[in-house]
Amino acid sequence: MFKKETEYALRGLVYIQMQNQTGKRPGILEIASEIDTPPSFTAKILQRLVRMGFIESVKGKNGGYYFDPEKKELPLKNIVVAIEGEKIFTGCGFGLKHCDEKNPCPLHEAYAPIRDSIDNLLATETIQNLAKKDNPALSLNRFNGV
Amino acid sequence: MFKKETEYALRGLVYIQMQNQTGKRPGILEIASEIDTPPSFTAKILQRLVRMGFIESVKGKNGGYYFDPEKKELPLKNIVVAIEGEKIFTGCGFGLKHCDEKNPCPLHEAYAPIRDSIDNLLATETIQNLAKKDNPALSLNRFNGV
DNA sequence: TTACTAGAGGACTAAAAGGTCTATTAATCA
DNA sequence: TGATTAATAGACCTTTTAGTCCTCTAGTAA
Repeated sequence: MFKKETEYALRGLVYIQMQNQTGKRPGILEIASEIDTPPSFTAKILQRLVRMGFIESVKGKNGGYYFDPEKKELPLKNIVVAIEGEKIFTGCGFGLKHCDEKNPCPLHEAYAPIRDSIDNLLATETIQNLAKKDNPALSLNRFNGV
Repeated sequence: MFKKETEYALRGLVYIQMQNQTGKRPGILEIASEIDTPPSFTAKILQRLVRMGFIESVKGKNGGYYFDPEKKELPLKNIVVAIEGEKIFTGCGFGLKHCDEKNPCPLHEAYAPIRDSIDNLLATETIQNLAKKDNPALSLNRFNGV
């Protein structure tokens, strides 16, 4: 569905928000360990998210990543688009360049509603929203020797 | 959504079936040109499909690719699974290894129905079915200097 | 039975995705 | 101020995906 980079970004952001809610600012090692991703790669991804303005960071002791509480909730779609671009929401399931409403490819009618519901899901769900839910699967990682 | 290999395979197969319906067995150069894909790469992909038993081929003059008319209709899912494996139908939208009904990740409930409808679409639609539809988008390729 | 045509096979190259490592910079605190 | 801590930056490496090219083999037809 998504690239690894996008997956790790989403998982990392949800974890950061979860920690922020309890007044903490997690660092990379903690984040990578909890969401079960390669630390250096995760660091690189979070750095990009900082540069793009999705999250903030502080260096030094007690440093770490956090969301600016002033900002609005962050829809998953924003992250996905920032990392992967729009193709996933506009592209044709068949990979045809000239497929659209006027020149639908054989899969068009069948795939369009699916693509739209993905679009809708990602535009509606936010990092903050996901962070509010209990998520056993997220924290499970640490117990499975993955 | 899919890898290039899968896309090209699907497009190629639909084109082959369309030609078979009019009593023809298209060759690689024709196929690649019509579906707008790199000829050598397309050849390699079709060869694999032949080896896997999805289509037949004959060499020499008037050779080309064709479907065994004895065989049943071919669901898109079979091709996708043969090329990409099952992950797309079973994987978690969030990329978590331990996400399932019992340990749902934050996205699980929302994503599951989408994944299921993709599964259902690909299991239901067949190459033969798609080949029956008019598809301007498929043949359009040749007119756009793509 | 030779000449031609067209698929088969595999070695090779290119680019993108995924991931590591090390040196640097900035914050904190003793 | 200096030691320590943790993010930053970017060069580098590996794997996978995408794609090319050349030789070989098998049919077809004259």
